[in-house]
Amino acid sequence: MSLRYAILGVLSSMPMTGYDMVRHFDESVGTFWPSSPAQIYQELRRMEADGLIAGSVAPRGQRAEKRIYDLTEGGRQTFKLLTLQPNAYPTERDGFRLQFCYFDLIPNEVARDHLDAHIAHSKLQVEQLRARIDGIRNRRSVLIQSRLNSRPPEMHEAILQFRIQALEAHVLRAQAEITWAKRAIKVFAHLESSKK
Amino acid sequence: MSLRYAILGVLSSMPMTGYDMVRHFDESVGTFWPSSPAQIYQELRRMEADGLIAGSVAPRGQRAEKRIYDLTEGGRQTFKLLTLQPNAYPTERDGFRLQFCYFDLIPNEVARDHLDAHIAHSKLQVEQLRARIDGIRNRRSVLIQSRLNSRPPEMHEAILQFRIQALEAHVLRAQAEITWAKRAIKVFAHLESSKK
DNA sequence: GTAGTCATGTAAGAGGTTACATGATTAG
DNA sequence: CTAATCATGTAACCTCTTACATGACTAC
Repeated sequence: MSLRYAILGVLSSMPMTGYDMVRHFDESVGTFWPSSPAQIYQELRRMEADGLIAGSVAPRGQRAEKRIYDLTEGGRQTFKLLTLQPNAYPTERDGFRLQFCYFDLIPNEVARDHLDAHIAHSKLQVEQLRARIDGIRNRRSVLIQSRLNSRPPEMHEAILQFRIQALEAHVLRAQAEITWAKRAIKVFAHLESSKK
Repeated sequence: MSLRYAILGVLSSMPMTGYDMVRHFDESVGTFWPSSPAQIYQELRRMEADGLIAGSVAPRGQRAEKRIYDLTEGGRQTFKLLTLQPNAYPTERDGFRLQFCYFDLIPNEVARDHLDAHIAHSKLQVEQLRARIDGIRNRRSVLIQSRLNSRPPEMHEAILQFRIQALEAHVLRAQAEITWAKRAIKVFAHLESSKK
């Protein structure tokens, strides 16, 4: 149900076509709710059928057309309601940690490689997140600009801060992963040496 | 594909029926890969069809029967191979953070409530994780005992440590969440006061 | 004319959730 | 005999992933 929420979020910044949505998705809500063109187009159709959004057909060149979607009043209300509603935490899966439980079955060097890869993965995440935080601070992205333009200037800093803090949360998480992985490596180096 | 891995992991400790699997699931691999009876029974059937596990029919009382599943040689190999393989990080979704991005649309008190709930949620997680770590240290759980019994004593500490460190990872994550949420509350209290 | 972009989809399948269904066995 | 436990499923539905399909428009 939350792809729907993500799409409502994007359209609450500005109206756009499905194609635009696809293009802007990754660099906006996609950080927290990744999706694909196939799913986005489908969901847009369903949301229109449900009256949350309305598409107006606009000409494109001579013969072709495009559908520009915008929130309906009901869509806007639904979006606000969903934001007021407390979050329902879904069950989370962690394939890496599941695998980690059985690292006693594999050679120590391989286990070490896996942990190194985990650290590399987390460092990459931090980098990417920092780049996006920078993008928000400097108001690159048409979506953010459009959102700010529709709200009074005294709210701008708060709006930006919500985005930034959301990304900072993931930075903190990634850093916790790095801290943990390094500690795990030490723990097992110690076990290994005391065994011999 | 990783429910399959989780089931291989459980059966690598000891053979058991689907019913036993369901009972032990939550308190073992379920922490990292939650599942349901419906899914577990289905997957067991599929895995047997694929030759990863073999079920032997055992009598139960007078008329009834039960299937006791055990790893086949192929299943054991597959399990080890999957453990050797580097982890493929799937795309992650974070509904709470997605919602958080739009907290500028709701009253400050509601946003504050949401963050408080997030802290409460994380604190509960830490408690539950600590209880499970304690359970492993004290070797409650037939599964752990059985696993240890099948391996040489000098490996016992390492086996336990892999489980404990996996859980510790989630403890660190939950603590990072608490730290973040408290910081976010402060940031927005400050924004609120500077606005007036 | 042709390559890249704009624009919109369909179809198959994997995995997960929820709810319901069934019957034997054991302990009191 | 009755309730709890043991034991095993089926069915509908939703979401997500992957791969493929189609055609118009624009800049060169």
